[in-house]
Amino acid sequence: MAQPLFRAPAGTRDILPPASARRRGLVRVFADLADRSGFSLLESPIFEELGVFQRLGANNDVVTKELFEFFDKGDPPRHLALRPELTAGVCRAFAEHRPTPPWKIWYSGPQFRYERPQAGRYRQFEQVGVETLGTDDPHADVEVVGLGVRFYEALGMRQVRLLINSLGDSESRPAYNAALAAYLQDRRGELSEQSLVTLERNPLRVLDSKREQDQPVIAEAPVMADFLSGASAEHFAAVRAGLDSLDAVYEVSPRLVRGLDYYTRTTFEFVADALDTAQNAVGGGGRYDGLVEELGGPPTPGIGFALGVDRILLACDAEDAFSGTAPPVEVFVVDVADGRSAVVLCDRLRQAGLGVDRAFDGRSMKAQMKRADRSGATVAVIVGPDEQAAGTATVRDMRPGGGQRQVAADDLVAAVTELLTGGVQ
RNA sequence: GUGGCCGUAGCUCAGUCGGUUAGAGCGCCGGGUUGUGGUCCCGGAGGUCGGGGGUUCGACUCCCCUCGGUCACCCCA
Repeated sequence: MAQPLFRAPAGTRDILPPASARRRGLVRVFADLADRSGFSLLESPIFEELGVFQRLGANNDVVTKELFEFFDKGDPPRHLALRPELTAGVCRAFAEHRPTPPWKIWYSGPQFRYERPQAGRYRQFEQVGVETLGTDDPHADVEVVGLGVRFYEALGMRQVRLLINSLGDSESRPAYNAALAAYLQDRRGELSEQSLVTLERNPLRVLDSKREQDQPVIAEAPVMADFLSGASAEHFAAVRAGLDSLDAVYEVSPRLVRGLDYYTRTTFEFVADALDTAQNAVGGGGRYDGLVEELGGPPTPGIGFALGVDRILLACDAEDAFSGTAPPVEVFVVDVADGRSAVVLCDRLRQAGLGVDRAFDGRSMKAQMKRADRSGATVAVIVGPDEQAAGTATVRDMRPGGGQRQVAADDLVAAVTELLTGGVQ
């Protein structure tokens, strides 16, 4: 074979079967959980006006360096961008439609960041998430964080750690920022070159450095907890108490900071210990009490999280969880007469609600039976010249030791159903 | 964006010091069983060795560039 003419662009990939089915299954688990918790699906555009994302923070790589931006054919052209995350779009939608709070929504879908690809880091990646807008009740925080905890549990993951912290409110945040910046300036001689650059732009982010050199400085840095206002401290305490009452295991991580600038008060992260790479954060979120207002809406508190589907699946592989779903094909129709029976029988069985597949190209019985086996079907329906002449079909139990018998075409659905529900014949 | 490593059939990999027609397992197709899968046996298709350039009598092998992947930083899910 020659070289393929095209391949998927860097950082993107085709999700082929059976991985695609497993992925869809994961999203379904999340959707069920969110639906049952009173969250409703929001489908927002995959691209937005650039300004929507610029509100995420001017000194943030996601917005400044990693955006896929483009102009449309309007006159004048609109400056648009593929969404690098989903919270901004949700807040834009809230500001635009003014739904009655609290507005609880969930979502799933692709997002785009122009980064150097790596395992668990793609230019097109998928997240599932929830947002609760219009309340700052700490119990809303508990509900959101708890939903995340239960989701990982539902997947059968055991090696996910929950880290939480409070970043304070508009009152306490500036004081902490100033203290942290002063401290870091004081010890700038010990910081790595890159951290010095980060220090100028966003002192908080220095705490996220992974370089060995920075660790001693980070370890002794002032912590937000000491700067929380009374209200913020109380809020944080209520969140922790709520998580305790759910028996949700968490670690207070006083130096946990989040990538996006809009976070206030409650912040949290889910870390997969089964992943021994740098990309081991499988989910994260927090409160963003100012974002809706930033986007021109009324002052509206909000909290939510986003969980990375790609990384979760990687982590599931690593700890052998959520292996996937059963094959949907229950019946395989084999036609070694002229093939016309298979057309009709497949339709009839499918209309009866069964999962049915078949072979094409008039292949040999052996070949078709092999296909039937590979399909995972429990039952094979066989039509040859004999059956066709007699108006019957042979129903074969494909399980080890299973037998077969001929039934009238009209009794086929009943016979197949009986086999599928009745166990080995 | 910076640096390291990797790139051989659809997949996972072997390929000696640069030396003739590049191999295996799995998968796929066909046959053994002219109506029966999962086991077994036989056979077959499938690769210009990621792409381009260079060194050399000769390159899968060495060098450069490039594309892709991967690891660390960065960023973050």
